[in-house]
Amino acid sequence: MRAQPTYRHEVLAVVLRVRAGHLEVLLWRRARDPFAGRWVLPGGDLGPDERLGASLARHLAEKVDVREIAHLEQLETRSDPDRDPRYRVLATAYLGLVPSDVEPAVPPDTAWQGVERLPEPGFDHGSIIDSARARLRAKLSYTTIGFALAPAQFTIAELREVYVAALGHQVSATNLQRVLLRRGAIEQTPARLASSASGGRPAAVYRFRGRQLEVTDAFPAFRPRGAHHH
Amino acid sequence: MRAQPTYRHEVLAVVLRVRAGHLEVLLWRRARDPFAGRWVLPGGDLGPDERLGASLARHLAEKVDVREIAHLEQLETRSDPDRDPRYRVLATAYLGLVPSDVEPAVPPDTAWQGVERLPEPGFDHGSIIDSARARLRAKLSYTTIGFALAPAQFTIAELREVYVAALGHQVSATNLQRVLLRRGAIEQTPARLASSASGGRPAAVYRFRGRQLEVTDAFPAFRPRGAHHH
DNA sequence: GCAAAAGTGTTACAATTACACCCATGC
DNA sequence: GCATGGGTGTAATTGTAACACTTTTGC
Repeated sequence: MRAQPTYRHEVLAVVLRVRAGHLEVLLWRRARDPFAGRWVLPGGDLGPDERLGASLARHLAEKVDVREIAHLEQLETRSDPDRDPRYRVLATAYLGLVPSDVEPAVPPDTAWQGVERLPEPGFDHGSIIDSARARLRAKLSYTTIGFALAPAQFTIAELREVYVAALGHQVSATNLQRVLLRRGAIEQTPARLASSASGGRPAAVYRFRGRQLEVTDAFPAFRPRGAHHH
Repeated sequence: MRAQPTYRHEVLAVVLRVRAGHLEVLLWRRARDPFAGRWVLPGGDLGPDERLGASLARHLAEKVDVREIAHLEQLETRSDPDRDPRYRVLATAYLGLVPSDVEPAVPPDTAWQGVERLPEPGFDHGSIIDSARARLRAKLSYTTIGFALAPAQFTIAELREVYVAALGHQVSATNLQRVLLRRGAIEQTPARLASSASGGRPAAVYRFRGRQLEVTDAFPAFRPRGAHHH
C-alpha cells in the first residue's frame, strides 16, 4: 500500500459585526507577497492533534478577544489547488459574529472593514465573505442568531438598525418587534431608556432570551398543524 | 520558517434516495479492521491537484453511475483527531441525491440501507448521516430540491410518498400539489396515467420545471412586500 | 351503480405586513 | 402646546391546512 498524500490545511474566520448601521468584517493587511498590501481573512494553519474549531480560536486569539465572539459555525471547505499561488492548502472557513456593544482591541495590522465597497481581498477570501453574508442573511430569518450581533440590551430601534445592516434591506421596527416577541426570541426588561435631548417617548429595553442559536421557524411548508412547536 | 504539518484528507458521500416509501443511504461494508463488517459511507482519499468535488465523483464512480446523482452539495468537514483510530484524517462530507426512478447497479459489497433502524455505522459516519438528513429536510421546505429525489415524471401521489419518506412526517397530497404549483416548482404534463386495476380516476403526470436547485422561499420574515420575487 | 383514486372548491386559520393612531417625554 | 420618537390597535394580505365535494375511471 503506497503512502497517501497529505495536505496543508488552514482555517479562516469571517468575523462580522454591525457598527453604525454598517456590516463590517474583520480583516488583516498582508505584509508580504502574494497579495502584499491586500486585505485577507484572519486565520492560520491547522496544528497537529488540533480540531478545526480549536485551531480557529487559537489563531483568532492573536487578533481579538475570542470571548467576544458570540457565535461561531463552520461554513465550508475550499479545495481549489490554485487558491494559494505558493502551494496547495485546503481552507475551512467559519462564520463568527460579534455583538455591537463590545469593542475588541485589534492589532495595528488588523481592522474592521465595511462589507459594502470592500477593496478586493486577496486569495479567494472575497467569495468566502460572500458565502458568510449569505449564510447570515438566511439564518437571521428563521433562527435567533440576532443575539450574536445585537448588544446585550437594546431598544427596538437599535435592533432594527442591526437587522437592516445585516440583511441589506429595510425592516420595519414594528414588525420586527412583534415577530421576535411572538417567537419568544426577545423579551422586555423592566429598564427604560431616557429619551434623547430632542424629546420623544423613552424606549423600552429588550434582550434576547437565550444566548444559544435556536431555530424558531423550521420547515415552514408541508408541516401539518400538529407538528407545531409554538 | 519551520515546515508546516500536513494531513490526510478524505471525502465522504451521503447518497440518499427514496424507495418504496423509505429513505435509503448508500453504504459500503468494510472488509477489514477497524470496523470490519460495519457499514460505512463511500468515499476515499483526496488526490493531488484534485478538488474535493471531483475527488468525490471519482470515488463514487466505483460504486454507482455518477450521472445518476441529480444533486450534490458540500455538507461539512470533520476534524476530530481520533475519528479514525489508525491515523489522523480530515473528512469533508457531501450530500448526494438520486432520483427514485433510476436503479444504479451497485457492487456486491455496497447496498442501499433504510435510514430508520440503521445498524450503527463505523467511524463517525452515523452522525454525518444525521447531518445530511437534517440538511435535506430543511431544504425540501424552501427550495426545489425535491427534483433530485423525484422521478422525471410523477403523479402527485408518488411525489407525496417521496416527501413523506424524506421529511419523516405526513404530507397532504392536496397541499403539496398546490404549494409546489404556486411556487412554480412543478408543472403538469399533457400525459395521463392509466388508472390501476382497482379503478379510480387516472392521475395527471407532473414534472419539476428545473433540474437546478432554486430557493423558492428565501427570507420568510422581515421582508417588505416589494422585495418579493414570485 | 358503486367503489376507488385524483383533483378542485371552499373555508378556516395563522403569520405577517402596513398603517393609523395613541403614549410619554423635552422644550 | 407641540414636536419627537416609541409603541399598540387593527385592518389587509398572504400563505397554508383542512376537508367536503366533484371528476373519472374499472368492474
